[in-house]
Amino acid sequence: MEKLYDFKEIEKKWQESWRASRIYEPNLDKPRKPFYNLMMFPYPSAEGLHVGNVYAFTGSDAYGRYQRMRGNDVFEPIGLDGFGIHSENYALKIGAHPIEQAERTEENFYRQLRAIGNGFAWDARVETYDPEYYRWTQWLFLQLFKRGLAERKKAAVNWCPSCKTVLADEQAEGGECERCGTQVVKKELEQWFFKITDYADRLLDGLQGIDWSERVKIAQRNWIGKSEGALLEFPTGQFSIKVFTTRPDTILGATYIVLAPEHPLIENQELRIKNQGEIKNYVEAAKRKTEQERLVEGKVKTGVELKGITAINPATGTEIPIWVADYVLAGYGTGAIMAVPAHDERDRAFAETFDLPISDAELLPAREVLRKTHGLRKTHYHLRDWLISRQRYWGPPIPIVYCDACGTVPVPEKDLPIKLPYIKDFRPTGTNESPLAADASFYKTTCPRCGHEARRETDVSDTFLDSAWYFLRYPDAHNGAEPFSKKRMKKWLPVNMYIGGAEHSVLHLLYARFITKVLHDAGHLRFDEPFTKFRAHGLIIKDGAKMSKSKGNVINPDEYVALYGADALRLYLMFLAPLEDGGDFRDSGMRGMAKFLNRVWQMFSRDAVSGSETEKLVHQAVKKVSEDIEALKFNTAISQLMILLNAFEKNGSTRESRETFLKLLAPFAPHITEELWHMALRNEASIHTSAWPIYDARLAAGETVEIGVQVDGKLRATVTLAPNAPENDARAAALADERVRKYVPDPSADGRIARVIYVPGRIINVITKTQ
RNA sequence: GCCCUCGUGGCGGAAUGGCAGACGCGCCAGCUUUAGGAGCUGGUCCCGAAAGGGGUAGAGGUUCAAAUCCUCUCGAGGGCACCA
Repeated sequence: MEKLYDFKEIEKKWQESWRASRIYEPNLDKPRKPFYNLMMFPYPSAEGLHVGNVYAFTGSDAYGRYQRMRGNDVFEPIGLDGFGIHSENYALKIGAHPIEQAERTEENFYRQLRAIGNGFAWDARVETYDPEYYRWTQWLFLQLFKRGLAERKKAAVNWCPSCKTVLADEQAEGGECERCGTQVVKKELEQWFFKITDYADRLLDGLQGIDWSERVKIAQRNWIGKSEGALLEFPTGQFSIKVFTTRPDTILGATYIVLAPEHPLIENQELRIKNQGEIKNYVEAAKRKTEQERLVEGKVKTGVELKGITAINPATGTEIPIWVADYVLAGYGTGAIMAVPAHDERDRAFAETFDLPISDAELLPAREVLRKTHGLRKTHYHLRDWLISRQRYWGPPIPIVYCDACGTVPVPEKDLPIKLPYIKDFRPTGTNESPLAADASFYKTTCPRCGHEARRETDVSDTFLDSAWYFLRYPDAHNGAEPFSKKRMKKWLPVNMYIGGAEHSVLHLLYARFITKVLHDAGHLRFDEPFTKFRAHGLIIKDGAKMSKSKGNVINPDEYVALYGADALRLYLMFLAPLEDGGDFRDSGMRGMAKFLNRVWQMFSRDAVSGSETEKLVHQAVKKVSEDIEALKFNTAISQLMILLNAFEKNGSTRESRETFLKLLAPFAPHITEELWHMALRNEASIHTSAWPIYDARLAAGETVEIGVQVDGKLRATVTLAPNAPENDARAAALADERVRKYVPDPSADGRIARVIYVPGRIINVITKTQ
């Protein structure tokens, strides 16, 4: 055997061998024990992967490799989410056309993904920009349309002035564009929406039955934002104003009404509002403000009273004034509130600013209020409908045709895909229209219904629609077969383990759950939660800061693969911390891992011994590594392997223990373990399809264990005992120790020892009476 | 403002009621004809010569026993946010 571990040669050799022997391609039709191990596919918004991607993929792969060795048919597909604004923005930045850009990056991303040695099922890969993929994204739109879940409506929507497109609520994080961080502005536009709000309750309830990171569940619950309350009517002369409140019981303290600036009643000419000019000025000023400006102004309340009209508090019969103020939002509830300054901080601040009465009235039971005022119980959600139109080029055209005679007509399914044409000037226009609106050969068409001249929808759909169903595509992706085949869906879905970034808590993960539920209701799927188990991996940071191109601290994995090998990089990343924690990348640690792997290599050039000094340790390692991988605590699994290697170097190792060691290391370092498995241990089949070792609990526990001896809670000595030694033996051993004797000189003396607490295998604590 | 995490050596972290600091990085000393960012051995929480004592952001509490559970304070990170 070679003296030095030549990772370059070995890693290349095995990557090619695995591909040729197809050991990572499960039989999709007849799996014995299917296990769908999914990771979020990368979105190319740069030339290639950064080390954070490699971190997530390696973690997922180590878990998948473990499951495979446990006898599961592991399906670990990969693809690229290269359709959409993220890739298009990158193309714009470097002055390339998205189509050429996609071709070039595809090659590089796949090269890098191969280089890290993951057990990917390459045959099943998908790219979201492939017409054979997005024909089904368009098909999905049609299914929602058919079920009344896709509708075109006018609404105040988020517009990113830099990306020149509208955005969904989820993508305008804190008033900033999710892609570029620019302040979004509100625009009143007619757009396509998916009615995700129809599913609010089911999206909430479904969280109870799935095994997800708790913080992701909480983020989804907060985002859906269910509030239960009541709809109450406050009559004015001619009309009545509906308000939503979660505190109907405070109605006696409602001393005025506030309308949002966008409230339709304000523009109603039949109301005799005396100060119309003043109101108009206020409303227009409020509408001009961005979300950010409204936020920054924060607690300073502004508003104007509607002079000449009043409302009646239906519980007290009192006449109360009506105000318009921008602290009330048009998009929530009814866009109108009953203000209760005695119970609500914001109402109090407003009342104090404008000297309005603050009535500290009694509470009435909600039931009584509803009866008395004829109010209705009502539930409101923070969740808004999913705005899916994008005024961009690089995405699936929305499959709709507008006909003067027939109106809005869906494209027949047989005509899909509506291919995205190559157009030279793909740049966003900023005119509320996609660049496709300038391409007559694209938008001019005939009506599928009446055959007359018609016009295509020129907006494309949100990139998050592409990724909302890709995991459903993988099992049927081979050779462009139709998706959602009953047979394969039943075998492989829902996904057994999904690992991905926490930043998708309310984006991708919410959309994917929604789309799954819709497909379930349409009879295409038997399940309605897509991911049985989800874990969010942590972030890899550099020098305490998130990696970003602007900071110039993005780590390209290529140089580390070249310098130390994929196995060393994998081990280093997995050793940093538990997968869910992430870690700070430092290259000094990489050398340590290369050293560790070299020591593993060297061990096999020494002769195996026949004794088994390390038997207990081997069994302990099997137990610990198995449990730690299940819990995604790869760092402690690897440390256990280091402990074992240290012991092997000190005491020698048997052939059997070396075999076990390699198997335990295989999920983390697939190449070197495969090489040694074949070359040193002379095995024929792959280590990655070998059986995961089992441990003997009795041997792992060992014949003796060292436990601490405390006197009055202070550690004074240690004694070696059988793990299950009876208390009398433990007590005798402890009291025989001379260091213990120092504190308990004559244990037989009457009453010197008040109590002994003994926890077998853990501790013995001698409590003296003087305590 | 509300909700959720989390504070342990020089660093990443381990221990989640039972011997604090596993494992690794870094550092220190030594070995090896070693001028390389190589390899090997030993050491490495603080005070102390030792015996011993102290120590997990801070203060209190529960317990035979607390990094771990409870209360408050301080600090960091994340989610939501004029959401009625």
